[in-house]
Amino acid sequence: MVRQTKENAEITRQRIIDAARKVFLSRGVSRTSMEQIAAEARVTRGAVYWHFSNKTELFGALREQVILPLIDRMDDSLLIENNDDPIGQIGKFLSATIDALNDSSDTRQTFEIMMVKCEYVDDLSVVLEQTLSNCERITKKIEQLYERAKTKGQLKTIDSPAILSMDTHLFFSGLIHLWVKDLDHKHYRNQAKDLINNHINLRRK
Amino acid sequence: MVRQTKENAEITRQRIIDAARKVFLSRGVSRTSMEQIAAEARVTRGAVYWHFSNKTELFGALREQVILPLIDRMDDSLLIENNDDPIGQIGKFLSATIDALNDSSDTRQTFEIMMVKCEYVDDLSVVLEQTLSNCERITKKIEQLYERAKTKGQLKTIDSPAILSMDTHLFFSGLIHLWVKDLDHKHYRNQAKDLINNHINLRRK
DNA sequence: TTGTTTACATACAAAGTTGTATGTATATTA
DNA sequence: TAATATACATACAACTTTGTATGTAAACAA
Repeated sequence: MVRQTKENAEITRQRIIDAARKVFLSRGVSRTSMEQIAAEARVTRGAVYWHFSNKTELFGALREQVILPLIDRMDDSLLIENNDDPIGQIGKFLSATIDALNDSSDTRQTFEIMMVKCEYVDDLSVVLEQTLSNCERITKKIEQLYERAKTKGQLKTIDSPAILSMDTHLFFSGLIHLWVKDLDHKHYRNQAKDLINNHINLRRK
Repeated sequence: MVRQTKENAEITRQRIIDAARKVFLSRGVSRTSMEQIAAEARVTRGAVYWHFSNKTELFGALREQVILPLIDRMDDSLLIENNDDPIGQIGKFLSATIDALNDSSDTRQTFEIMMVKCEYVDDLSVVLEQTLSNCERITKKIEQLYERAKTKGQLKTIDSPAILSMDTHLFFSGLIHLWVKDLDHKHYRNQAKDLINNHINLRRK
């Protein structure tokens, strides 16, 4: 059989993405060849090149499958107009992201690839910029929530919402990094929620 | 001239390391060939292979030149038995690391390579483990400092020193990451000290 | 039912990369 | 001062990887 149904073609495409994720994770993005991905997906390089024009495009598809839903989820949990407890809302947003990592191994693996199995140079450097600008968006939304908390007199500290949101972003960034790298669940994966609560409660009056 | 003096040989070795740092930074570790490094250092691959058996060893030398002094410096600043102000000592340690990044472009570039231009697979995965275990050491020392601060009644919160030190480590880890990636100095590089002070003061009674 | 497009597989050419083997002139040593 | 080890440069063989070009049988459209 040479030509597949549209449905089967889509399945093949997804098999290639899954194979790429697996091989990227074990061998790193740069050291992975299209041949290795094809072999893992039990197709030939012909199939891979038909669906994706090169490795960068394949990496992009792999990433978007995980990142786009996650961004939507983040936006949702940050946009809720829960005027009662803006600080708690920040905490819920952080927890929701950890939940997303806990719930989906694809998400975990993709994060691990993006953080320690990938070099952000040439065509991939734009991916890093996207990630950073997305972080900026989140930081600004968190700043608004801290602003609301301040006007409601819920903050313990006198720090500006800008500084507080940067601090929370630093905490969050560090947490995601350490969480992903904590493969044996010894240090951060099992304490993530406690650490989030601690971080939040330090700011609550 | 074919054979150089010992002194000149050492200069050549350093030139190769410097060249590798430059090329790693612009093209990523995996995509960099020995030939490219040699060209940048204005020697041939023969010289590179004479000084380093392969790219991993070269990367290791490049890393150690920056990391080992930094670890020493960290240990020094954390080991001072300054019983008066353990919390301030933590802050000073964090600031000292930022200073090290500000003071040395080699350090900055090496950090950038290790964080976004490098894939931790195969022989390099041990480097990531070393980094993580070093982080663990630092976290434990910070925990001891928080312990001392607690017994001296200097802490504002009721959180355990263990949680506090993990939180500080998360903050620190996030700060280093964002600092290094903040190439245009727009967000974190110029506010690092403020963020550190804020982090510390949140904990001080 | 026939033509056309699709979804791949196969084949090929070109270039890059690695490690090593060998050459060689000069430091260094004894 | 002769022998040897050093600090490279040059040359070579083997392998990998890439993109594309071509082949092909089946799905789909008309």
